Amino acid sequence: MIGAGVKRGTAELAILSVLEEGPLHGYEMARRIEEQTKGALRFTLAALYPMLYRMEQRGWIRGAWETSQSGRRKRCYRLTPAGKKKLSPLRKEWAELFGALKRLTKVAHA
Amino acid sequence: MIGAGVKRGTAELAILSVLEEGPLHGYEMARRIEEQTKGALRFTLAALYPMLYRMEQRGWIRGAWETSQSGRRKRCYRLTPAGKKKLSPLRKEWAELFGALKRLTKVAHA
DNA sequence: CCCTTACATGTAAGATTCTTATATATAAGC
DNA sequence: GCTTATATATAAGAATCTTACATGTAAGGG
Repeated sequence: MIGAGVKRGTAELAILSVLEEGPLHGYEMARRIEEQTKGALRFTLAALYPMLYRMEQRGWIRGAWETSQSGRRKRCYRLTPAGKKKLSPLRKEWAELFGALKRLTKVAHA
Repeated sequence: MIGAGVKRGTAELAILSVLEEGPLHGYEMARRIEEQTKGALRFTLAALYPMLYRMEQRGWIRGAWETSQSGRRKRCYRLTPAGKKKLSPLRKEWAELFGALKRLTKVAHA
């Protein structure tokens, strides 16, 4: 798994990205991120929940309590228009970082 | 320029990478990193100096005071064997992060 | 000679984001 | 009844960034 120092700052992009495909609750987000990156990128729930709270404060996502027929409560998040608008420049910034590090060091592009 | 949240954690890799080419002092490292990434990656010296200190504590780099003929003192850092050994897995970790984010989102590979 | 810019290093206060540990509670399967 | 999976949350602490402050030398122009 990718270490803490390296993956620092990726949670925001990861969350916005999985939410782009549709509304999700925190626990499921963590599962999808791990699954879609084949286990390379993994967030503990203790890191994820405060992050979701902060992103909601910033207006990028909006959470709503839902109770499934089984009786379990979930906080279902969806992208806000501001969140959608944020995703594109954020992706661009990450792409620029990749390019910069490639020029600086010899990081392979997978 | 790439924002603080995104570039977080890159200083370590950047420093080890520029030092791989030869010994350097802090001020010059900052200049080279900015130059080699065409201004995309930029570190303030206030971020760089404490980082150099921490990396020296960890045994990855070793600094030595030098006084140039002009009379200016510089702290010249060079990679230690441990620092050289650290570089390879660190690069691999960053490459894995790139791969993971590419799968997760639609970050272009520059 | 003075002033500004470039060189060169550092410290301090504060924000953000991660870690591990702890806590609670329901549902499903054995 | 017990364990595992689902689901959310908080707390203490570490690491890395930010801006602002602080110091001093060297070189070049006016």
